[in-house]
Amino acid sequence: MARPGRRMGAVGEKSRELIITAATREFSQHGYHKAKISSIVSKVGLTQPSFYLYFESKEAIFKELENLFQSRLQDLTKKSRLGVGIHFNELSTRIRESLKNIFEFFLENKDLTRIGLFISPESKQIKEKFTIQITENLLAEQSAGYFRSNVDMAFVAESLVGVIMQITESLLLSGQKDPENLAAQIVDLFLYGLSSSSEK
Amino acid sequence: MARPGRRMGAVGEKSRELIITAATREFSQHGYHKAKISSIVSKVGLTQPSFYLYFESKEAIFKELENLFQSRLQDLTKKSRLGVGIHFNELSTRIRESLKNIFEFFLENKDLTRIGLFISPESKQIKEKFTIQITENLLAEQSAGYFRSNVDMAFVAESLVGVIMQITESLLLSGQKDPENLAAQIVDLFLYGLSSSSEK
DNA sequence: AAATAATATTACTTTCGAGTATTATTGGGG
DNA sequence: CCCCAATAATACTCGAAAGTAATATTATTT
Repeated sequence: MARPGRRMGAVGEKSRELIITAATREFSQHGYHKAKISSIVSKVGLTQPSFYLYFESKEAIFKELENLFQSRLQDLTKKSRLGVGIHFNELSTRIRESLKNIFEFFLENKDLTRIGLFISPESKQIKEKFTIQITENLLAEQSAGYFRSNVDMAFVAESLVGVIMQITESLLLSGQKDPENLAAQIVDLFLYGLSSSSEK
Repeated sequence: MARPGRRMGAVGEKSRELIITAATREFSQHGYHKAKISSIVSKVGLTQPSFYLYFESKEAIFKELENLFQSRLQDLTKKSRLGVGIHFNELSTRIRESLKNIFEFFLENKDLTRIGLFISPESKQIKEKFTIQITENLLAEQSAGYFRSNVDMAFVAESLVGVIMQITESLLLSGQKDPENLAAQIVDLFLYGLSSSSEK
């Protein structure tokens, strides 16, 4: 087996970084199976066996990318827990900003996002954790009286995650709409619904 | 190349059907690439080359399953266009029923649904068509005054599709909730939102 | 500048599964 | 009951891509 554990000089660090970047692109464009190690490293000007100087296997580098995405997303979600004692009319602004941050992160890391959300077989688990975080946040806000009490917040969180995924795939990553705009529309829909009696 | 175009007796029809069923299972469980022709066909008690009596290639049978899913879904969506002159208080019931039908279809065809919605590389296009249908339905209902006018129905349709996908994956196919229940919760959320001023 | 560690290459093995050629068996219509 | 098409099996080919062995080159350290 390859031994990518040993110590590395400046040149190696650089190569490893370049491979990571190229691999992110490759996996994002072609999916796991059609992505070729040979094609990844050749983008960096290396030959195929050099790959195994830095990574155990194709699977190993893919997992590394999954983990990178997941940990960054988790940090972001944790930061967006609203503090106590927010004014009622601040609420929608705050939620909007949290959503905007998430969309901005996705947009700035398109390829990594595609991997984490759509390509990885772990995407289901990634979304589950994301959903749990959101549920917790929503429950806190519900018991603070910001939301009506006869709604199942676990269900709302699932829905919100579904909307985020779909909007990300179809409107954000394709460049049709910007984070600000999307965040505002989601908040409006989730807070007030479609009923014509909510007309402002 | 194989010649699966020639005519077929009763035995062949049966074998072809069995292979379709087994393939649906296999693709649903393992995804396209890890699915093996040998494994599909052995579930039916045949050997690998017999497969090519009935299908051109691995890709061909997969496409056949994609198309099957898509056409069934399309039929279902078309049927759920609401007729004119529905009473306001019937509205939520009718939407709920349409959603319930869709969820029931998904539940009765779990494996095919997994393929069409989550495994196929065409899933994006499948969802796009689905979204367009829904947008049309929603626009008709909006201009009939059922929904408030200052909401972008294309966006709502995208959101609804996102919710349907996510809920299907996490709550429906896993058997945690039933179609009726899910449909009701979605309608409630989309019509009235979370705002505590909509408390009933 | 010699020694040694790191980085890379060329040339290979291996595995695995799709698809084919050829031959055998079955079963239903005359 | 016999023939021919339909159905199936055995035994292959072929290609693609992952991963390895052995060796050469470059960078670094003392």
